[in-house]
Amino acid sequence: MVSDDKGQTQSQRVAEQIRDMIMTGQIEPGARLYEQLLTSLTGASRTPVRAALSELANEGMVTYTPNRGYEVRRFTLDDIINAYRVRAVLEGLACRTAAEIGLRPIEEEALIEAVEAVDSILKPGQLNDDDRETWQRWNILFHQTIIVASRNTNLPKVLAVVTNIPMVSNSMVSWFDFENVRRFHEHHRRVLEMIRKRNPGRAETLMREHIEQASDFIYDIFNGGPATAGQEPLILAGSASSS
Amino acid sequence: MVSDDKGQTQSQRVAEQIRDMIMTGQIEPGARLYEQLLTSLTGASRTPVRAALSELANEGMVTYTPNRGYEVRRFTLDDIINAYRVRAVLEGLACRTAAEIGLRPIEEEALIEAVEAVDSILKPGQLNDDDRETWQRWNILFHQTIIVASRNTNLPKVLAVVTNIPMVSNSMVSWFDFENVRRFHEHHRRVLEMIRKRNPGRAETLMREHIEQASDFIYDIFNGGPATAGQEPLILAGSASSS
DNA sequence: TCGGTTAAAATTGTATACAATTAGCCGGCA
DNA sequence: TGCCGGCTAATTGTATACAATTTTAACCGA
Repeated sequence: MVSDDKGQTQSQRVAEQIRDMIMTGQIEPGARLYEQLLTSLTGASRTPVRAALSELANEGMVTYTPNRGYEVRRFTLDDIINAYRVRAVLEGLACRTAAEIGLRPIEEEALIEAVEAVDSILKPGQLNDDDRETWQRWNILFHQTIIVASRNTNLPKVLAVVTNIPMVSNSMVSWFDFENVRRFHEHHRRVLEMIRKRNPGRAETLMREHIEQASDFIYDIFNGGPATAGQEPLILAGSASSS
Repeated sequence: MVSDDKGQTQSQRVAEQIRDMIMTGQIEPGARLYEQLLTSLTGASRTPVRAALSELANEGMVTYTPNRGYEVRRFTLDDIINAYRVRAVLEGLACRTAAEIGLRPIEEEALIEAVEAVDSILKPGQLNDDDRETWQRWNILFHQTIIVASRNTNLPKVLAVVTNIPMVSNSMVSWFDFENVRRFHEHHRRVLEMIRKRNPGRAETLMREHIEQASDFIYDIFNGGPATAGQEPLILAGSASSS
């Protein structure tokens, strides 16, 4: 069993494989995850498959019933909106705390760079697909950096639970048109400003509002609201490299 | 392998055993959890032991390093305070949501009963040990009911992560003196009032403050602050029947 | 005595065989 | 026709053997 991957264990590799298959829709929501099937799909034996499933169950992507096994969790729109709500208060907390204790130099530089990089992407006045992907990476980095800056070791683990849901993960959605990217980018700018000015209250409020607006956007899309005008908006990006 | 327990699987039974051993201090923080040792302690074989450890790792009670195994997580005061911060915003969210959508009759009745029951405990003007235990149960029920009332299915799972920490779980601490119980009880009363009046903002603020005050209390205790006056305050209750 | 190399022991990771549980089907019977 | 019982197949739960990795300790040389 030669693992060409990094030096980590096979169970984790299998977990990522299954996570990807679920996130990209190769395995349908509600489908049962027969261990033997996954065995042949992943090449590993049942033991690491079970370990992986256990991990995914704790992350909330699959549900487990004793003596019945695992199946892909079926997400309703409510689940997604509720996950955003949780995300909003948690990342709001991260912002508040970061503003309270202050940024380390490295973190401050990273956040400034993230904002400036998106500045230059937006300058032309429109977005191509490469830009969107680039923006997505900076977006993830921005949020991630603030979470780290809060130095609350519980936050990453807790956020993983509500982030491993389709549409909720930053790395899963790349459907914003130019106007929305610009709007969200302004949020980022102001959030960063408030953190640097050591204003915990407003930093928290702004981040909460930022994420709530993303939630609203998703909601409108699913209800055929105004935001759907134009192209097909929902694209699931590949490879869920966790949070 | 006859399991005199309920109809659930052995892995879960082992998980509870290990959880208890950790919570009650039979296994010290930082200690490595050799699988073979747990095998002899629990009577099960390595497979269910590993499954249980995986679950505990995802709950955050133990840490996992590839090819090195599991060890009991060592909690610092910072970890505990940070967990309370997370709890505060999450239960604040639960209150806000409950106030927005309104309580179901059963939930409203349960909350009212929880408040009135504590009223009668406090009436004599002092607490004995039985009272403390009774209060603890009503306290758990109060918080739990609000979480359920928010109808956010992510919340229970997310809260489990920050609740399976010594000192953070409501079911783990029973160290409040009369004055503190009365103070926290007043919080409960006002929280319930705001939820019933459908005032989301204040319901959220009050619950957040409520939990932050509990956090402050813990902090003072560990720093030999004013709250330590009197008897030994920290008592870990047995049997962690999860949240 | 110190440092590094190497072998052995201990420990975790994986595969597989076997046990227990569940679910579905078929036939018998009223 | 409808229902009940038991049997068979499929699937999950557990135990154990083996492989890979890490840790420990011993040994040798400088």
